[in-house]
Formats: sequence, C-alpha cells, structure tokens
Amino acid sequence: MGTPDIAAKCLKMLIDSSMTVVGAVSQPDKPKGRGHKLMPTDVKITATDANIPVFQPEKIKSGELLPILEELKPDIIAVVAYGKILPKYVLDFPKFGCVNLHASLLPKLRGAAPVQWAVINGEKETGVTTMLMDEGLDTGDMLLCEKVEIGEYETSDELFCRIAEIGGRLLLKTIENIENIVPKKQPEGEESYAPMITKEMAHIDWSKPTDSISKLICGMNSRPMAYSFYKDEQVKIISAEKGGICDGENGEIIGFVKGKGLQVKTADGSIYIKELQFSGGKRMFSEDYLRGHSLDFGTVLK
RNA sequence: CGCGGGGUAGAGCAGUUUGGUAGCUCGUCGGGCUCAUAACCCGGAGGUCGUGUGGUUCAAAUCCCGCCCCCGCAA
Repeated sequence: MGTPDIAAKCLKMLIDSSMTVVGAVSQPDKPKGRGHKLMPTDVKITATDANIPVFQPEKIKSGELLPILEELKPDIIAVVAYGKILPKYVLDFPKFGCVNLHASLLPKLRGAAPVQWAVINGEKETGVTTMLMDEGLDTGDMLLCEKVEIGEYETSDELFCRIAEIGGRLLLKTIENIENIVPKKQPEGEESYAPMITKEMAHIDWSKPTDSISKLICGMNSRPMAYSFYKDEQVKIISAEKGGICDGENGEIIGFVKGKGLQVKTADGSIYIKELQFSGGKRMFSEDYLRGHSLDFGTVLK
C-alpha cells in the first residue's frame, strides 16, 4: 500500500524480488497539475505495468478494504507513504502484520515529512526504519533500521532519492526475514514530530542565522521551495551558499559576487543566492537573471 | 472545461498594441586601457524570431488559425 514515487520505487523492488505481490492499494486518482487533469498515482502506474491488480478505495475506515483482503489473502502488507491511517481490521488481517517503512530513525521525526525536517533541522544524519504498524502515528515496534548521512548542501529531494533506494532495500530485507526479526519497542522520551510542510514554513525569515536559512533552502527544495519577496514579487530561492559577515539590514541585497551569487544579509552573516525563480519565470542562476533584468541593490527582501 | 505568464544569437531580455532595416545586456573572439570592481573603451562573429512548407498581405517576430513545449498560482 502506498501512493507517491517512493512507494512506487519500493513496490518495484518487491515485484522484482522473489516475493509474490498479490495486489496494490493506492489513493484514488485525483485531478492535479495544470489544467486539473486526472493523474494516476505512481504506485498505480508501477503496479499496472507489472499486471498487478490495483485498488483505490476512497475510504477504508469502515471495512471497505475487507472484501479485497479476503480475496487476495496477503501474508503481509507493506505500507509506504499511503496517506491514510490504517484501521485495526486491516492491521490484524495479514498473518505477519503490516510493515511500514518510515524515513527517519524512530522515534524521532514521526509523521508526514521526516526527510524535509531532518534537513531543515540541520541534522547530520537521519535514516530509515521499518516497523510493525499499530494504530498510532508511527508508533509501532521497530524491526530494522539504517542510518543515512546528510550532506552540507544536500536538498530534501536528493536525500529523498537516496532514502528511497536504501529504504526499499531495508523493506525488502525486513519482509524476507520477518519471521526471525524480534520487534523492539520504540524508546520513550526521544519522540519528535515532522508535520506536513506548509507554504508558510517556506517563507524565509532573514533575521535568522545563516545556517538555519541555508538549511531551510535545502529542506524546501524541491517542494514547496523556500521563497521571499522582492518588492511584492515572490522569488523562490532554489539554492544558496553560506557567506561571511557584511553590513546592512537583514534581508538586504548587498550586491552580486561573481561565481557566488547575490549576497543577502542574514542575522549573523550572509547568503549567496545561486539559483532563483521569479513567479511566472523559470529557474535560473542569479548571474543569468541579472543579464536581462535589473535588481536594485539595497532593496530588503521580505 | 480551474486561473495566468512565456517560447527572438550560447545565456537573460526588449521589440508584437499602431505589420515595413533583427535590437539590448552578458558571454565569446580580436584590440585598447590599467583600476571606475555586479570593472571601462573600440571592433568582430553568432538568429529558419517554438512549429505548419497554414491563412491574410505588396510586405508578418508583429494580425488570424492549428499543433508542440516551458513556467507561476490553485489543487
């Protein structure tokens, strides 16, 4: 059971393994993208390609999944970013339970956006954990886990990519050895949460320190992308590099430094904006942007 | 039928309203200057203006029609 790309990647790994995948469950297709076109979910695409039956119930809380479970008779259910809480009747159905892959070292960063928050918080490492699901939010007993390092300027997207790979392998390993792995309770007192990322969280506060802004920019890449306002116009800051101390107001565009980018002052230093994107425009290096547009230096980004 | 912006030289843009010589900044190549530092001056190369062998016209980057692609918002 799963929905987006990471789930599809795991599904693909399971399909290619010695396991028999009897069916896939995904969120219903929703209109998305420009023009509100109905798009199939990534899991649906992968499953369909492999001729595996796909089910997309609107609701599952009140038993909607039961007939499907009874027909497929799964020994185990793998869940990756499905997007709905699983009710007890589903959790209890398979002989070996429901195994979930979560992109953090539990009990840290439980919730919807563990990868982004690991980056935004400036963690040096995070990881992936597989667990036996219970009715709580990422509270099940842990099966296997693996650490993953986070690079200095690594974006959420890049990290996600690596985590999908590592996580997929871990999930496979967990399922293959499910009978021999002893579940461990999650240690208490170390819980933290990673709520869904909202647009507002991506709004850069230039009165914060350089490190924290730099991490926000990486963490919000590529969705929703950190942003600020230049004279009432929204600018997405795609990538940036940390810079040294300079004079000026927080958020002020100090100038342009060749090979680095637009220098903007922060609480304790500055940041060089390498790539940016104005609304309606496409993303480009700040150097390229300045060839066709003029920016007033001294303007304070809000 | 969600709303909107755009495709012009290697890059970023103007020109389209009011059809009539293909323009600007950067880069690049050649030369000069020697400090004015997102450095300056002079000169050169580089473009089927997304696409149709589309329509209108004496004449289309510009007006009309079809198609392709990119991007912002909203979901």
